[in-house]
Amino acid sequence: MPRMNDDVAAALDELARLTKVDEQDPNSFRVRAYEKAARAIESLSDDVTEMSANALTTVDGVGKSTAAKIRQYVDDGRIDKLEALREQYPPGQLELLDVPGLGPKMLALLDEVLEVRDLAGLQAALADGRFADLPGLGDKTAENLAHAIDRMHLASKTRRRPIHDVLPVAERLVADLAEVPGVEQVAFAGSLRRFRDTIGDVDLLVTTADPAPVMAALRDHDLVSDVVGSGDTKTSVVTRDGLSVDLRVVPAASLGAAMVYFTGSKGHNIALRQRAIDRGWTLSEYALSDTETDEVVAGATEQDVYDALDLAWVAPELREDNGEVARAAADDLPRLVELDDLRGDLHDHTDWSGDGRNTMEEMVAAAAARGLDYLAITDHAEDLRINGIDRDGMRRQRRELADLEDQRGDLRLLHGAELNIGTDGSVDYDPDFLAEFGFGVASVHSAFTRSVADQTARLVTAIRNPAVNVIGHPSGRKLGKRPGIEFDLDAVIEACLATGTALEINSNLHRLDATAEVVRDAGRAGVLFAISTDAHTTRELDNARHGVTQSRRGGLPAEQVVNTWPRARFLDWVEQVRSG
DNA sequence: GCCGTTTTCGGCCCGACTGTTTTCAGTCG
Repeated sequence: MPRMNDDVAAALDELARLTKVDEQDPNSFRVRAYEKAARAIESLSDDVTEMSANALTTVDGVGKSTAAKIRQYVDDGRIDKLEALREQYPPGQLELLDVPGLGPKMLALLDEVLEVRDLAGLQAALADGRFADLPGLGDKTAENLAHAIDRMHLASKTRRRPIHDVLPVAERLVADLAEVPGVEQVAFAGSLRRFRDTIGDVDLLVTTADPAPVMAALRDHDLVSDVVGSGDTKTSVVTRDGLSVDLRVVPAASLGAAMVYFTGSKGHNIALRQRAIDRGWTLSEYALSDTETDEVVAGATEQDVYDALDLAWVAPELREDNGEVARAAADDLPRLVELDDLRGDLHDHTDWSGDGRNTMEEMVAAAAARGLDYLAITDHAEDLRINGIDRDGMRRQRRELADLEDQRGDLRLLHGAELNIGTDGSVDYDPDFLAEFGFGVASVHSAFTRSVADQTARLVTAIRNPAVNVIGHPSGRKLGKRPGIEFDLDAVIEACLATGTALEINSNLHRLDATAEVVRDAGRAGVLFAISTDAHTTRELDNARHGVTQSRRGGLPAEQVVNTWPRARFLDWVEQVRSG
C-alpha cells in the first residue's frame, strides 16, 4: 500500500533482472531471492520507511543482505550493487532481454563474440548471418528471433494489461473451445483466475482424449493472429491485439494438479512443493506423487491435492504466498463471499440522472430477477452539474420509488443518492435535505492529485457525515487509465470503525475499488464493506460477480459485507449509521 | 541470497518446447 514499498519492490526487481544477466542464469538462487523479496515488500502492509533493518529481516524472504539494501534505498535513494550493475549493463543491452526467446546466455554470447549490445546490433547480426554462425545456434533460431522482434510491439512479455481487456477474451476462448468435439473440460488459470488487476497472459487448461482438434481450433481461432509454438500438449498463440494465450492439454486425472500448477502464484506453488517434499512426495502439473515409487497420491481435483498436503483448499484469489498456506495449514482461512450470499445492491443508477440508461422500473425488475431482496437507487446528486438531480427531482423520484415498492411488494427499495465528495470532504445539499434520504453513497469524482494529507482529511470528513452509509469506489482509480487518490488507510479505518460507515467494493471491472490491499487491511481491522455494482444499465447488475471475486482477493470474511445480511439486520445498520 | 521439527551448510520446483545437440542447452512459465 505505501508507495515507497512499491519503489523498493521495483528496485529489487531491477536488481533481480540485472543479476540474472550478470550470472547468466535465469534460475540463479540470488535472482530468485531478490524476486521473492520484491513480492514480499510489495504485499507488506507496513511502510518500509518506518522499519529498521532488523524489523525487515522478520519479513519472510528478506534476510540480512536484502534488508541492508532496502535500508540504503530508503535512506539514500540508491543501492550500491544496483548502481554498479547499471553501470556494467547499459539499458540498450537489457532491452535485448525483452526479445522473446532471448535469455541471459545468448545475451552474454552476443556481447562476447559479436560485441552486440543493443537491438539494432542484433538485427544487423541476424541479417548478415553472423548470429546463425554462433556456437549452438543456427538459421532457425535467427529466423525465430527476427520474427519475435517484428512482433515485439504487439506482445511484450513485460507488458501487462488491465483485467477488463483480458477477461472477456478468455471467457470467449473458453466457451468456443468447449464446443470442440472430444473436449471434456476447459478452464482458465493463471493470474486471471487469481483475479489480479493486470494480466500478463492467459493460461487455458483442457482435458480431452484427443488434443489435436482443440490445438487446431485455437491456432485457427478468429481472435488469433500468430502461433508461437504448438506441440502435443501445449500451444502458444498471440491474439490480434497482442495478448499471449497458452493452452495446455492434460489428462482428466491430472486436472486438479494442473489447475493448482497453472493458477500459481509461483510463490504459492513453491510453498506447496515444499510441503510435498517434506512428505516424501513431488508435486508437478500432472500429480502429487511419491518420489520413490512414483505412485500417485492426488491429482484429479484441487481439493484432493490440498487434502493430501494437510491443507484446507485455498481460494485461487488468495494464492499469492502472503501467508495463506500457513492459514490453510491451521484451518484458519476466512469464510469468503459467494455470489449467492448477496441479498442487495447498494449503488445503482437510473435514467433519472444523465448517465443511467434504464428506467427505475427496469432496474428494480432486473434486481428482482436476480433474486435480490433489497436495492438502493443512488443517482448522482446536484453537485455533479453534468448529470446530477436537483432537489425537486430527488423528491419526485423518492415518491415514485415508494409507489413502486408498494405496487411490487417484494423488494425493499431504499431511496439514496451518490453524493459527490468535494475537495474539503463536504457533499451535496444541506444536512436537513440529506436527512430525507433513506441511504447515502459518497464518492470522489474529481481532484485526484491532492496531497495524501488532503485526501485523507477529505475522506474522513465524508465518512463522519451521518448521511453517508458507504464510501463509493474509495480510490477513484480506473485500471490502465488513472491511479486513484492516495490516502492514509489507518485514518480511514479508524473513522469507519467509529461511525460504522462501510467501504464499497465497486464491481465494475474498470474500477475494482476498493483495491485488494485496502480490502485486506481494512477487513482485518474489522471495517464493514458493501459489494455494489454501480450499475448504469440492467446488464451491469451481472457485474456483482466481479465485486464478489474482488472481496475474495482481499480475503474478506462474508460476515463483514453488509449486503449479505438479512433485510432486518441490514436496515438496522443503515439507520444506525444515519443516526450518527 | 534465504533458511532450519533432520540442517548455521547445503540445499533451493518442475516440465514443455525448440533447435541444435545425437543426449542436451536455453528459454519460458
